[in-house]
Amino acid sequence: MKTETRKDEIINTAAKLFKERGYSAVTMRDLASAMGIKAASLYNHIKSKQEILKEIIISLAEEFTQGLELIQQSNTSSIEKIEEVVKLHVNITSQNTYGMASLNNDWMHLEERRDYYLKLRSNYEEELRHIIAEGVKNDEIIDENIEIMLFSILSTLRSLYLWIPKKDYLNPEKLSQQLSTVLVKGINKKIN
Amino acid sequence: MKTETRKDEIINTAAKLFKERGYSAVTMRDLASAMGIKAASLYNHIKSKQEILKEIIISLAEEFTQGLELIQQSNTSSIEKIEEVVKLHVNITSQNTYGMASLNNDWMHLEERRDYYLKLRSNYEEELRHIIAEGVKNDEIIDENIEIMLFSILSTLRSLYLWIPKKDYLNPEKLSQQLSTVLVKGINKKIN
DNA sequence: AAAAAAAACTAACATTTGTTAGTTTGCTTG
DNA sequence: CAAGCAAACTAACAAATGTTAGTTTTTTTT
Repeated sequence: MKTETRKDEIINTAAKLFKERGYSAVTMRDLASAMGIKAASLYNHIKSKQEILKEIIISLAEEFTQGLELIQQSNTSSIEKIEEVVKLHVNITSQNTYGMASLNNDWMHLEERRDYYLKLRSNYEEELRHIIAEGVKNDEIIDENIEIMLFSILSTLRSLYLWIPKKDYLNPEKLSQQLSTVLVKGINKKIN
Repeated sequence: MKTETRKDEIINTAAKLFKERGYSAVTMRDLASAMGIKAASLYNHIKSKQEILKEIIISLAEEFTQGLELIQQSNTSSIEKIEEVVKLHVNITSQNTYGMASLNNDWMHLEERRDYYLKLRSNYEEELRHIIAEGVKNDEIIDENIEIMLFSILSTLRSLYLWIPKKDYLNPEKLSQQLSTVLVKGINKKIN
């Protein structure tokens, strides 16, 4: 665990501001002021405003990709894989709620890396779609519209960054478990 | 159904651009150019950039508030109320996908009306929370963490603006119905 | 203590931004 | 045809923006 560089501090502070106001609304002077320095001083550590955004988003996107690959390799049922995906999102989001806001809302302001990000994202969706489709085939998952199931799960997981900060009394374990229950079993009380 | 004024055209075009890039990244010159006119000409129709955002967001927020009020007055079960809420979101979002992006992502750039918006939103959440809590009390809804159920449903509904444009082959009726199924019953195949 | 490296500073730049003032154009209506 | 109005235009503004150049201060290493 090596100590945080000045560049990391800048990136973390930026992520916080980007979450509150969005990338475009945060100026380099805002960021500098939040760091207690002048705008020009930021450039001793970073190349451009653009680079900050890239660092925030791409590292997170790659973390998700890598996490999902591991889950895919495991030899488990579809439902269990989905539960692992829930854990993956809860864990990454818990550790970086600020960055997740940029990932969700500011990716369009990536320049050179925009296409790379979009590719990672569509691959991710495709893999998750495949997990669900397998579950349907194996009779683990209901034979409803796959796109809707995918959409519902992903929307919930992608919004975690908004809710986790509000209720940090729930630890990631418990949150993952309860979230899986709701996503997988729904909310209705089955009357047998 | 009276015909769209020039101001409405500007607001609709703005909403489209705001969805793509976010409020702060869209300049009055961008907007003018999308309308085929010069930036200064916009000011014959609108008071400020700010006013455009306000019109987009507040009208939608009030539509949701009003819609939920009607649902609350109806004398139906909690699950049925939730199904009606799903319909409400699907219908409003289908009619204004662009505006929904601003509602979700650009509300923080509202100035005078920011607090009013936040109040509408928290009231909305509170009413929905109450519907769920009633359902739990009546044994319609499982006795799980209410915040998590609320969060899961709302996240999905609030993300609809991202998905509806991608699959407009589903009409609002069908989409609402299938979405309700997934949200209420979950995705797992119950083995009785 | 000297040297090297890291991190801050001041000053300035070229653009871009939202907006205003004043004017012109083209349609509609009396 | 004249008057009135809606909607466009040109020109300009002050402020804000990302970034660079060059310099000074502070911290770390030798």
